[in-house]
Amino acid sequence: MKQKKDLSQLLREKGYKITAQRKAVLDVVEAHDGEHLSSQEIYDLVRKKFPEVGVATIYRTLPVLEELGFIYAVDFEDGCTRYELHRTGQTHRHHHLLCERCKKITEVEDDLLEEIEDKIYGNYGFKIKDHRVKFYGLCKECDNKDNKDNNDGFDT
Amino acid sequence: MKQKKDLSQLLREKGYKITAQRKAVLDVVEAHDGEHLSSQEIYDLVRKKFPEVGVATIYRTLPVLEELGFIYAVDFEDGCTRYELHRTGQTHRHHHLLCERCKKITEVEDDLLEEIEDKIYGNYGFKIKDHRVKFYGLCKECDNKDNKDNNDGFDT
DNA sequence: CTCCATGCAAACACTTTGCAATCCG
DNA sequence: CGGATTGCAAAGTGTTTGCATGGAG
Repeated sequence: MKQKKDLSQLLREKGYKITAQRKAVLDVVEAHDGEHLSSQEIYDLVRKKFPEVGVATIYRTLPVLEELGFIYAVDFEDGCTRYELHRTGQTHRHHHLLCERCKKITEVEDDLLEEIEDKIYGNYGFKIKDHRVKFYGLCKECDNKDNKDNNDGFDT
Repeated sequence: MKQKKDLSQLLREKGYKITAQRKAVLDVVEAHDGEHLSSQEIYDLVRKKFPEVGVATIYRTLPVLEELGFIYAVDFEDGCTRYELHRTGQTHRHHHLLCERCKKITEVEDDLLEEIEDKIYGNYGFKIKDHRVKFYGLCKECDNKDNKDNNDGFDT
């Protein structure tokens, strides 16, 4: 609701026109905070309210919303670009934990990277502006399940 | 040279057959240690020595080599899968620094993540097995250039 | 009234698949 | 030999582009 006011304003500032389609796309992503919708999923959701919309509009709108800072493109290497809401106050991308067993994706709000980024600046002179961090492994539930299974089968 | 002996052995262990094509693909990636070749680039390079090879073979071989631990698939979101050599002794993926200006990609050998991974295990119970970490920003050269430019234009 | 934005369909780029021929074991 | 592997071409998938129409400013 507050973000939508911003949308018109930011579009205007960048010389973009304010259209119902652009609002609709942002609405959808905002309504699914915490999820990582693919472009196709966003397309399907937008079409529920806006049946005449075309795919091309979705594919043209998402990069605009990203440029304006409303959303982040994320990539879980499943063959399509996904998007998540850039929450207000969020200064950079958060990390993701991907469970290899149940495929659940968890967000890590803590940054925890400052020390590393300092070291990298020291060692490489590389000035870091943002990062993309994914951790692969087992979530608590799947890990517990694994351990139980192992104990059941342990010998003498 | 030493890895190529391993290839035959590992293929055999997994029940795969030893073929000239599989050796050729690994040869190419090994000959380009430090680079991040796309499947198409690998295809072109393999064809230099092996003109009759088909693309499909490349696309079928690369996942096999990854499964056997010879290479890693990496993703720089440029629309194609790239591969880098999994060096002997390397226990997990190293990080990449991507310069937004000159597009150079630098490898960070230091891990630097143990502390974070411990914290994540503590806070989320998530048992991390591997990670994919990319840092975006400016490399030393581009950063220096930027600063120089700024100073030239600074007012009184 | 002027362009930017949209919808549609065709075009794209990368990757996968089906199938007969081929080669490893 | 028998089945895995290959090469070829066709098919897929997600995304982009060209173009005429429509709508914002």
